[in-house]
Amino acid sequence: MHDAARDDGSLADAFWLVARRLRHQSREALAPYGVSRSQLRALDVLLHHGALRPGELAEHLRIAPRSATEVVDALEERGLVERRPDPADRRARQVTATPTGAELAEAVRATRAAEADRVFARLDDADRVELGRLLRRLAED
Amino acid sequence: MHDAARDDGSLADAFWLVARRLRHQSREALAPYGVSRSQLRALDVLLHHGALRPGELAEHLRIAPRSATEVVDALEERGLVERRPDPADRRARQVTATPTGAELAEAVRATRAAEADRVFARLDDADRVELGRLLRRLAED
DNA sequence: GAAGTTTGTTGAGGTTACCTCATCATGAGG
DNA sequence: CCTCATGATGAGGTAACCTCAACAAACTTC
Repeated sequence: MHDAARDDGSLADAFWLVARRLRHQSREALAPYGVSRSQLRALDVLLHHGALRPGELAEHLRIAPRSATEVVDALEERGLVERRPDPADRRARQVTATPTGAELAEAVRATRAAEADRVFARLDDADRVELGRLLRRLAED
Repeated sequence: MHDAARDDGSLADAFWLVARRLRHQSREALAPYGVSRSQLRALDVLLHHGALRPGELAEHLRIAPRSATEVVDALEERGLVERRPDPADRRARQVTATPTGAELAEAVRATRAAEADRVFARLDDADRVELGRLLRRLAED
């Protein structure tokens, strides 16, 4: 038997080392496009779901509504999304990706595929599948 | 064959979901002790290596020297580490954990072991070992 | 149909964990 | 000794979050 506490400790440590690496890599990859990781995530959600209210976007992203406002602000400033009044509720607004936004997301997707996420590329196909399985189990509700 | 780009995308997504969960969990676990995750990490390094200069600590933590100063500031304020002049170099200082710091780290370790890192506890032993292997490979230099 | 409650968004301001660049002392080499 | 490198830190910045409060519009209930 091995020491479970030390195992957990080093699991977490290893995890955060990978996180740091991933953060740096993806910041670099995204820099030329002028969007951050969280902005791209939001843009992807919007492209996938069509128009969403800020609050709904927040749910999808699992962040506070106020934080979604912020991300939308940033994307709107870059012309990647638009805010419109929600016809069904005058308190609410609808956020949609602009054509520019869609193009940018597509371009980023292409680059990323080409680079094949340098960090994860260290693993072979089988290990990537395995990692995906484990991570998804950890991420489950 | 499946689509490598989508795989990488969802790998990263799953990874960040887990990261968020881990961050929340460990923030909660650490809150009663009044230290943050990064402070604890620094404290652990100091306990493991004995006296270190801020710059050396930074290397171990893989952060900028300036950021190590910050972590040390926080730990010193809480009485968990001490700064002393380095006898060999009057520009440098040595940082060591205080007895209080050692006690706190020990207490946290105990709590963490008891909780068995709730996030990783979803996996059985074999899967944890596997995850450790994959993460360490991703974290390698 | 007025009053009270809830909901949707956003302003204000805070936190954590980083960063770079400038400053100032000290140390080391020619 | 004079220059250059190095160690720590001040100043100030960033990303991605957060909470709390304000305000409008919508729903509920009488």
